[in-house]
Order: sequence, then C-alpha cells, then structure tokens
Amino acid sequence: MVVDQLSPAEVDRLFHALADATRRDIVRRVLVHEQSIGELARRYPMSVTAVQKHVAVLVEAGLVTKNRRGREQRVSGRPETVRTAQRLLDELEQVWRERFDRMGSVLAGPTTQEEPT
Amino acid sequence: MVVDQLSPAEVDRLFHALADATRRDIVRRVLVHEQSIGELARRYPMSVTAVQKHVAVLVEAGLVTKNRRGREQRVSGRPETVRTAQRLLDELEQVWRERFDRMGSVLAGPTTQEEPT
DNA sequence: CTGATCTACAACCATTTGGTTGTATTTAAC
DNA sequence: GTTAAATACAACCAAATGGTTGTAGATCAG
Repeated sequence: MVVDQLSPAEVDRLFHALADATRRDIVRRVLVHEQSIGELARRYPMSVTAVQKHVAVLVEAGLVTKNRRGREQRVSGRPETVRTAQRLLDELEQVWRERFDRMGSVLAGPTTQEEPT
Repeated sequence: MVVDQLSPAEVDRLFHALADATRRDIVRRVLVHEQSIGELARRYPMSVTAVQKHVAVLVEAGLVTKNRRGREQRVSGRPETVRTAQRLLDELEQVWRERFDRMGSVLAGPTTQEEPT
C-alpha cells in the first residue's frame, strides 16, 4: 500500500518536473516517440539550451531518458515514472477515502473512535 | 476524455503545489480533518508565517480551502482537486498507451483497425 | 478593559528557476 | 580536411521560491 522507494526529495523533483507546461508537453511528445533535443527545440519559442535544461530536469525526475545516437541525443519517455506519480496521488486520495469511510462508520453508529492528537 | 477547464498555468500551480514535502504533508493532514494554521504550524520546524505561505500556495492550487472560524482559520482538503491531478496524469499515461496500442497493431498484422474516434 | 492567542502582511534575504548568449566538442557530409 | 550540425556547458540575469522577523488587527478569556 505504501508506494515508496522514493525519498521526499525525489517526489519533489517529480512533481516539480511536471509543474511546467513546456516540460509536460515534452513528456507527452516523447511518450509517443523519441525525439532529439533539436527536434524538440524547434517546437518551442525558446533556445535549444533552454530545452536542454528542461530535458535535464525531466531526466533527473526520471520522466525521460536520453540516449545518444550518433551526434544526436534521443529523448524518450518513461511511462513507469508517470505511473509512480499516479500512485503517489492515489495514496493521497486514499487518505481521504479512509476518512470518508470512518465518517460512514459514524453515521452507522457510536462505536467509532477519534484518533487522539 | 479531455480533462480541461484548467489552463496550463493552473496545472502549473497544481503540480507546483505538490512539489514540496511540507505542502504534501499539510494536504494529507487536512484531508483527514480540518486544522487551523497554528495547529499545522506546530508540526513543522518552521514559523507560522512559513506555514501560512504554504497554505496560500495550496489554496491557489485549489488543493485546500480556508474557512474562518472565530479567530482561527480552518484549513480543509479538497479531494476533487487531487482527483483532477490524477486525471491529468491519466491523460499523460493514455498518450503512451495509445502508442503502445499502435505498436501492438503493427505486431498483430496489417488487418487490425483502430477504433474510430 | 486587559492580556493572550491566532492570523495577516510587509519587508527582507539567500537560493533556485527559467531563460539568455557565447564558446567548445563531437559527429556527419562533402 | 573543412565545414555544418547537434549537443554541451559556463556565465550571466531577472524573477520566483521558501524562509525569516517585526508589526498590527481580531477575537476570546477573565
């Protein structure tokens, strides 16, 4: 039930990587098919260097990988890591669901016990 | 199938809000039961002001709400927004799944037909 | 009313972020 | 062997982030 293997810092990196529209778009593209830095850069109104940095952030987060192919660097998506993020949110939602279930118990009868602070 | 109503900037805010361990912990707590700023602050090694700022970020992201109750401000979690984040990730994963399906089609042979949209 | 508590907010600070330009290295093409 | 293309990387910059302290306004208790 506990997702981890990921340190809080890694989770930070993961969600931080997703908190930028350009990076999300890059992930979307390279989940469809790998693409070079240059190909990606042509799609955004920014320098190749800027895209390089975005890709570096995504690599650190584990959302994409780089594979050198001759003089280009092919970027491809890692769906497992998207899944990891999903599981983290599922855990969060589960916390709420458990409360919801407890509330159901309250409605069902007086046997429910509050957790002490 | 399309999640939207959320602008890219709103999605940015949502994931950015989740990209901090303290904020994730606050969300977890207030999903269980609402809590005042002060109560929350006692749990973290930082000032009340710092926690206030974290809560403000979470409010902007729609992950929590504040409700004044006398002199305190009760913070409670919004599970719908957690759900929204999940759907955004589901969409990302779906992009990959569609590619996977296309690859499957190729492997299965040329007779396979995509489901019309 | 007085005093304590809870929250708000401004000002400040160091670090990180997201971008730039410029230079260097590697690889491909001719 | 030159030249062009793709990437890497350092240096720089403005703005945002995540924290602090200090001050002030509400609200509750006595």
